[in-house]
Amino acid sequence: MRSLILFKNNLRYYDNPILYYGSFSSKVLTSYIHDEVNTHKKIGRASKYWLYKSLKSLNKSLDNNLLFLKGDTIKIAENLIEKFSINNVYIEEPFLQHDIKIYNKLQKKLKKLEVNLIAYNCNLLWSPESICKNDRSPYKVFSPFYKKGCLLNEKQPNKPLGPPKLLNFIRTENKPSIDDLNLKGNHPWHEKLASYWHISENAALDVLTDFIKTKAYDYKNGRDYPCLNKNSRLSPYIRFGLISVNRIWWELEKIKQDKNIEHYKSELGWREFSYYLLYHFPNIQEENLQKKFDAFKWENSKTKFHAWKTGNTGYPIVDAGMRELWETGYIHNRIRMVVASFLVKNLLIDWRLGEKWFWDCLVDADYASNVASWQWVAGTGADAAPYFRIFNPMLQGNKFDPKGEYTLRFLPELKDVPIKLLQNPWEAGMDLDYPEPIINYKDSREKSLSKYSELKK
DNA sequence: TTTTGAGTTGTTCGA
DNA sequence: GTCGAACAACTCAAA
Repeated sequence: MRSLILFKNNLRYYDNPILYYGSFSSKVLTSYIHDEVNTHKKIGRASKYWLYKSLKSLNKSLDNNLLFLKGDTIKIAENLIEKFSINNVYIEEPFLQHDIKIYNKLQKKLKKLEVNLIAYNCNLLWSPESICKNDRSPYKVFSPFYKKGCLLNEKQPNKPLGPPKLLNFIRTENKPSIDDLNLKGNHPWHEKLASYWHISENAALDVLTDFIKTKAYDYKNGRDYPCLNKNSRLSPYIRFGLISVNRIWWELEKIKQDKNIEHYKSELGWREFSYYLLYHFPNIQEENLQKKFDAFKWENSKTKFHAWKTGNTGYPIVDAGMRELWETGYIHNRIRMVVASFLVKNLLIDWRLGEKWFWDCLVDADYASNVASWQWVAGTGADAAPYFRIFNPMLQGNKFDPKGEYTLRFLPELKDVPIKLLQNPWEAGMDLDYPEPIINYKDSREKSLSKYSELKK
């Protein structure tokens, strides 16, 4: 048997079902196809860098036998099948609409060629189609989805698999270089990212080990404070499958359970919920899940949006977050909520614009989590935050960054502002190299509340 | 079919 | 300074 193994979002050697089961074939061809034809959403700039490094890491694990190709997955697969007399194609089971479309097309094609298409779930702890309410319809609220649909599911997440069997690679001539994929770009940003992240499968495991050893038992409370560094920071590794969620899940099952561990697991549950929602309601990629929000008139001010993107709103905790994003490709979880709430509720800018900016800048930009979380903040999604929940940037900054360490790390120009006024520096009466607030918080809050409450009519 | 209780992360106001 | 209520009603999930 000669098998083609197609990597996509799970760029790892260990616990990778398509590689593991594919390795039982007598000959294998391993390939990554960078497909910008069959997608509605090209990968963002920060993710591109992460992808590049991940592919390098995977290629190394595969003794330099990963074939890098660019173009239409269907056509390329067809060519490879013919050229290398392939009998089986191993592919990651698709859960997103555009991946399902590719899968269906490929399946049709392969049937004609009498080639087997074999798919394994590499991405999720629980398959979205397997979870439903008693009346067979999909959940729309997180808690029952997670408690009943996941934790009480008779099927537990798969146990992690070991490494593949000894791989007998099909030799290829004139193997294209990874640089032909054009992922690296020449953006100076990429060099910055390199200084913040170690990107490889080994690094992912180190991050998990360190999390369990030094952070996990302080997670529930510590996760809210950007300076305490109690978050796992595993998200970009999970996004590109440098580590499997199954591996994480079962490593956590091995240790003593408490509220912290349970809380972390529920965060993995939120990722599942996001994929679940996109699976059952594919339109929410672009459209409000709650239709009544289609009537909402976003203001979408270009200048305010620009100020938000560049971290120049005049609200320190918001600007620190946006500058952290631009500097490191990441934002701490709590600060993400603060900046997102500020964009949507205070600046009255469409969540889709925020989603796009995050998509471009986050190294962990995830097809499902990004959209679902933006809809949650905006109040347009499933089980969404109520419309009157508007984060107050001064309050949030003072509460969760009481010493200002996080704020000052990204806004050193505020270092002389008294700590009590750090989150409202305009009251310090100092001549600062820092913008005045672009809006009045109190006014914008009231405006937002009245605008949102109009929707009820 | 009807009923009941609950729903990630907040803020403000007034006692 | 602390605390509870109001913010708004609706939809969801399950009994």
